[in-house]
Amino acid sequence: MDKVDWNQLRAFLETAETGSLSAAARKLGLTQPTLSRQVAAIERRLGVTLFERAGKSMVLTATGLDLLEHARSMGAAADALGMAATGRSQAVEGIVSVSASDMVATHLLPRLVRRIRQEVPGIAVEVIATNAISDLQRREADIAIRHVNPDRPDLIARLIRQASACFYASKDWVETYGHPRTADDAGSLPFVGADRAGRYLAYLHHHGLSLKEANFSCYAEDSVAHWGLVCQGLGIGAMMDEIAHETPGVVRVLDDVPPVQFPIWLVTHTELHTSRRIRVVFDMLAQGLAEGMPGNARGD
Amino acid sequence: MDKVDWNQLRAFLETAETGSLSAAARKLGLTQPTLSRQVAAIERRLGVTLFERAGKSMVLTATGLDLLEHARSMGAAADALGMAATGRSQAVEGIVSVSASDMVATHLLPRLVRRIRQEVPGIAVEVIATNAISDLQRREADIAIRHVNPDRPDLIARLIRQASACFYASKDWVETYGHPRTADDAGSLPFVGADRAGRYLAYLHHHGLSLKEANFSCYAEDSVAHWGLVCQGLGIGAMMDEIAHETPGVVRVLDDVPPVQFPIWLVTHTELHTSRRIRVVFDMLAQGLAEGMPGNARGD
DNA sequence: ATTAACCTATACATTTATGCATGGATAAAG
DNA sequence: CTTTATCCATGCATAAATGTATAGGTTAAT
Repeated sequence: MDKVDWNQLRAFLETAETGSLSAAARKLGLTQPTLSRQVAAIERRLGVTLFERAGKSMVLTATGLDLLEHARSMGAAADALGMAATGRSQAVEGIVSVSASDMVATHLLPRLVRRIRQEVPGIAVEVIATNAISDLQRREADIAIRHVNPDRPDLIARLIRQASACFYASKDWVETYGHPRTADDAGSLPFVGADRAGRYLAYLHHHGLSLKEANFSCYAEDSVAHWGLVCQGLGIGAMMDEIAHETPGVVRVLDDVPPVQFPIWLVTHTELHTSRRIRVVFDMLAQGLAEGMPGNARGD
Repeated sequence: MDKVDWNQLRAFLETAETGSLSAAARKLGLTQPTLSRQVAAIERRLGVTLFERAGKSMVLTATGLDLLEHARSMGAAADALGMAATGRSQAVEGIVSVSASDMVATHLLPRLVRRIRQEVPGIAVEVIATNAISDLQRREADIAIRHVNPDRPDLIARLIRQASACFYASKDWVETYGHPRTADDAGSLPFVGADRAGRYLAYLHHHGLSLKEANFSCYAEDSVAHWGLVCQGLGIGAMMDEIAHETPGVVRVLDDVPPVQFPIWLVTHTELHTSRRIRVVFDMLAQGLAEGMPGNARGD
């Protein structure tokens, strides 16, 4: 009795988790026909029907759901193995992936990545710009830059410094609407929104700004686009101070609203911290982020 | 960052557990060069050294030992998945592997296998003759015939009946040495041994026979060979009664020594018992083993 | 209806991995 | 010391996997 093909099991796992062969193929770096054949093969091999081909997407059968549990267990073990292996790797060459908010990734990281490349040419840094919090347990990134303390025992988190953010608008905007200084001034002025679900609005309320949806002249979930709209004079927007200072044509408004303080954390997995190359990048990022932007006096 | 190949992880696991590429290749149904390349590939991929090529066999490094733990976890999950899949399979065709002592496999099983083939042609029975107790958890067999109660919660064990064994010798032997009837008579007579470690000797002591190593005229670990030596007149040997009755040219000796009673258990995994084809074989084996040998009045 | 955007399954060419044969090296047995 | 039996690594021909291109089907929106 020959054993099952473990790659086919992985194909089943990804297909079940993503819900489609195409998505699984993208995630595994393979093609959809390959996944189609691998899943068909594992079904023939095991003599069970894992998915119901309902035309649209493939839906798990009861048997598939039962087996998925075990496949997930395999996947978790494989992830842990990969993590431990990377941690053991003492080579100072290879890829290190860094996850950060798109704001940080766009404005802060490039300079640091350039410095890393200069000092350690063997290391290639992969920048993952996402506002979603990457799951370091599942190895979606090697290192993450976050603004909340993850506080999990299997993660190493280092507090770099506190950063501050204020409200800004373009010079054009100020010429048109004047220069509001207090929270009360803001009630009837246009802002640039971040999401239409009201999360950003709640965030502004929390900082003393009594706004309504009507205040938003436009929306941009992506913070780079968001900042671009602010620069184009479409409304007031919040921005990290050191980035705003680097941007020509914007001025601080709502000066009486106290700056928002938020921490910068550098996070990695305990396993990965034993890896030479990841430790190198971790330390260089820590140093570089602590410095703040060039031209900015001090960050903390 | 593309993921690691799960088949290569399996190659690493088997190589580490068996201790050599060749043994792993045999177990996986592959060849040694393939395993050699797969292990080399996973080492390159992970950037670590898993084995120290010490010329003879490959010995795990500290890193390898660390990663082996995770690989074992994957293997356990894969086994559980395979088990659950077989249990879910409702097809009455496929392979069912049955593990039994070589004695049972040689003398009792063939007739039953023949009957199964006649009644359910879609099922192929794989007979695994081993005196080692197969690990049903690790799926070394689907069904095992044992003579001890495994008594584990995840195994299903059905007591078929009690069987008995007595001491026998060939007619030639009796003509030469006479017909011993009591345990005391046996003290100076030749026996056929089973192992040179003294286990079989201790077993005989336990049943009242005060023998020494000098009593053994020859040894055979394999019980079929053992029985063959007895039939050739080389000494006294114990044998299951119903098999002895089928063997021409042997007679019971040491008649005053009470027969050894031992149970026949049929064991399978709870997961597998939900499989149609395994249940079919299980039930037919249970029925067939309960009947005893044809020509033998009753077994229990 | 009809279009567009998904998805999956199959045919064919190509890349990739596997098996076979061989050589070298080591350890145990004669 | 020689022999024998294993075991691992590598070259080469073959078999097996994968990718590309394509057809067919379903859903949702125009």
